[in-house]
Amino acid sequence: MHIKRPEKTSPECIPNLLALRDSLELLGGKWKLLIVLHISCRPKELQHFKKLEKEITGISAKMLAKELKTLEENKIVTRTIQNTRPVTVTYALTAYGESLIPIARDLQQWGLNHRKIIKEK
Amino acid sequence: MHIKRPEKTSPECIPNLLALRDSLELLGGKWKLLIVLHISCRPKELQHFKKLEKEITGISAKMLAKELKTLEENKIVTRTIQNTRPVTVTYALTAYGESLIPIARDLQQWGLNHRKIIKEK
DNA sequence: CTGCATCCCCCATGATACTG
DNA sequence: CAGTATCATGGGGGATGCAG
Repeated sequence: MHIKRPEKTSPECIPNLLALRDSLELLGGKWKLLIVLHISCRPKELQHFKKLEKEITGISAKMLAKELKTLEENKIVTRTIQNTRPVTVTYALTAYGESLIPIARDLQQWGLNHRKIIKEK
Repeated sequence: MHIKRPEKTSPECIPNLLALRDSLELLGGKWKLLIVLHISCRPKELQHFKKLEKEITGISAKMLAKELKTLEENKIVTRTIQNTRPVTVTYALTAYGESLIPIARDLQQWGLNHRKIIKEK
């Protein structure tokens, strides 16, 4: 794949890296993009907390709650309390949150390819 | 062909999320994508260790060395020892490493936009 | 069931000193 | 200058209990 690279040092190049820092600060952990893609996988189903916890192998309930809270504060998911007994909570991607799907899929694809690259060593 | 499976079993969506885990495990930290974009910013210049350390605000030499080592092991950067006195070391993106640039740029762009979104709160 | 508080442990990271 | 080894430490994250 040929990537076009800038001919000269762009003045805005370095400063704008701050934006990448912002992204990485929010999304750079192990879980958030994984959660986003998990929710997006089954758009038609209600994404119960418990179901997410079971499906995302290795995450603890505490972590999941914390990550979902952060995602909610950043307008990426919505949190809905269902009127069941006992209470359940469902999560969904916002329209804005869906803007992360292409990025997550690119990373997913990259990871798929990377596994091959590394195995060829 | 597509085989219909009973009940809630998803298509290949969930299993493939393992690839996203791989990517996040390697790239999910605070620094690696930032380093990649830093190096890509000035393709014509030699990327000395010391220069990277100064430009990437907040990173310690120890961290930078560790991250660069991991990137090298994953074929994303090359490490070149220069015959100077005292010895200096330069880093460059591999052709493969350049495949991360579009992803990093997307994240950067997303971060730029996200700052606006959140401020509108 | 969901999510928070508390306790606690361990690892990632910083600081420092040292080698090549 | 680049990188490693050692030591100290703060906070991330697990386990548990409890409240709503």
